Amino acid sequence: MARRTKAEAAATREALLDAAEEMFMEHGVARTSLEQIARHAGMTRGAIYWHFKNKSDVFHAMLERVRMPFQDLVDEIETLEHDVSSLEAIRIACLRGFSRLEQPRYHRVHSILIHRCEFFSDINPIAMQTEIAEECHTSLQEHFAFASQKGALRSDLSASVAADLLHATLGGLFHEWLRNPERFSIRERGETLINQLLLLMSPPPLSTSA
Amino acid sequence: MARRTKAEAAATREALLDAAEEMFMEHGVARTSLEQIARHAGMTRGAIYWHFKNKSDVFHAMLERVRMPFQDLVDEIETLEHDVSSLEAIRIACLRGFSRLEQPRYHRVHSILIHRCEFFSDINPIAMQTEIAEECHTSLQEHFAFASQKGALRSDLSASVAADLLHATLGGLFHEWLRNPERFSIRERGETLINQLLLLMSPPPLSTSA
DNA sequence: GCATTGATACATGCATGATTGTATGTTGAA
DNA sequence: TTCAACATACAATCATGCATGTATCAATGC
Repeated sequence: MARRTKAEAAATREALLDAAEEMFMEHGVARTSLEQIARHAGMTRGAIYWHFKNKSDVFHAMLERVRMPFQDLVDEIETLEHDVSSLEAIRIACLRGFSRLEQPRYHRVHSILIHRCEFFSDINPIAMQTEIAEECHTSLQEHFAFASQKGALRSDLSASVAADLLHATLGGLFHEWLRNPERFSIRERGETLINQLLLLMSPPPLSTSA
Repeated sequence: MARRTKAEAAATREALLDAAEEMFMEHGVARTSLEQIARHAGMTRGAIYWHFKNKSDVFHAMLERVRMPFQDLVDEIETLEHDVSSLEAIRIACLRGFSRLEQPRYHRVHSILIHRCEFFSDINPIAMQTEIAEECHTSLQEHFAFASQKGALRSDLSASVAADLLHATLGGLFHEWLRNPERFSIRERGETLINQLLLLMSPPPLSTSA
C-alpha cells in the first residue's frame, strides 16, 4: 500500500508523531511501545521503522516540532517596538512564553519532557531541560545587566541576583503549572507574579527628595 | 541460606533499597530490572520477592525512607525559638530544607522522583510531587497571611501573591539544582535568593515621614 | 544437651508475555 | 518496471511472576 504522493507520506509521518505524543502523554515514554503508537495512528510498526530509526528517533522528531528559544521571544518584541524598556521587554517575553505553553502541542510535549520520560539509550531529558533553562537564564542575565546599567533596578539588588530570582520564579511556576494545568491559567498567575516581582525589583518612586 | 537473625534480614532489606536507589539513580526506574537491583546488592531476585511485592513496592518503600514535610521544619523552629518573626521562621525553614536536600539520600531520592521515573502501574510521581508542593504551599500561605497581619509585608503586596512568589522561587530553585547539583550549592544560592526576595517583600524603612 | 521439626530467608528454575530489530513480501505510482 | 511506502513474518532478547528447592535459625520435646 504505497501512499500515492510524497505529501501523503509526510502526512503519515506527522500522524505517527501525533500518535506518539498522545501515547507518550497518556502512558509515558518507557511504557509506550512502537506497536501502540503505530496502531493509534492506524498503521503498523513497519511505517514507524520506515520513517524513523527507533523510538528515541521518534522522540527527538517529536521535540523538534516545538522549539521556543526564550531569546527569540525577546528579540521579537524588541524588533516590534523599539521604545520599550528592558524590563518591559522581559515582561512581555514571559507573557508570550506563557501563551505558547497553553497551546496544546507545546503543553503536551513539555509535559512529556518533564514528567513522562526517563532517560534511555541516547535520550537525556535532563540535558534537554538544562539546555532550555540555560538559554533562558543567559538571556535574563544579559537583559537584567542592561536594565541595571540604565538604573531600572533597585540599588540594593544586583543584576545577577535579579536574573536568578526571576529565573527561579519562572521555573517554579512552569513546573507547578505542568503538574496541574487545569488548576490555574499560567497566563493569569504568571502575569500576576511577574508584574509583582518586577514591581518589587523596580526602584522606589522618588517622592520627597525631588 | 537463611540469614541467621531478624536483624540480618532487615539489613538485606535495607541493602536492597540502597541498591535500588543507586540503580534507579543511574539507569532510571523503568530501565532498571529487579535482577539488576538484586545483583547490585549481592542477592538474587528471590530476596526481592521475599521482602517486596514487586517493583512499585520497592519504589514506595524507598520513598518512605525520606519524608520531609515543610510544616515540620517550620514547627521545629517555632518551638525552638518563640520570639522569631514569622518571615524569619519561613526563612530559616527554607534554609533547613536546603541543608536536608544536600544530604546524599534525600538528594538521590528526590532526583529519582523528579527526573528518573515515569508513572507505571500504581506509581504516580506527579501526584507525589503535587502532594509535597501542596503541603509546602499551604504552609507558606498561612505564614504569609500571619506576616501580613503583623505588617511585615509591603503594603502593595498581598499575602497570597507573596506566598505564590516564594513558592515558585523555591520550586524553580529546587528543580534547577536537581538538574545540575554539582554546579552550585542550593544552600548558598538558596540563601541569597531567599534573603533578597524577603528583603524586597519587607516594608521600606520609614525614613522621612517620622 | 541434643535431635527433631517447622518456618524463615533466601536461591534457582521455568513458563509466559511483551518488545525490538530485521528480513521479506506487497502495492500503487511515476 | 522500478522504487517508494508501507505491511507482515520471524527470531531473539528480556523482564516478570511463580513454583519449587534449600539451608539455616529457633523452638520444642525428651
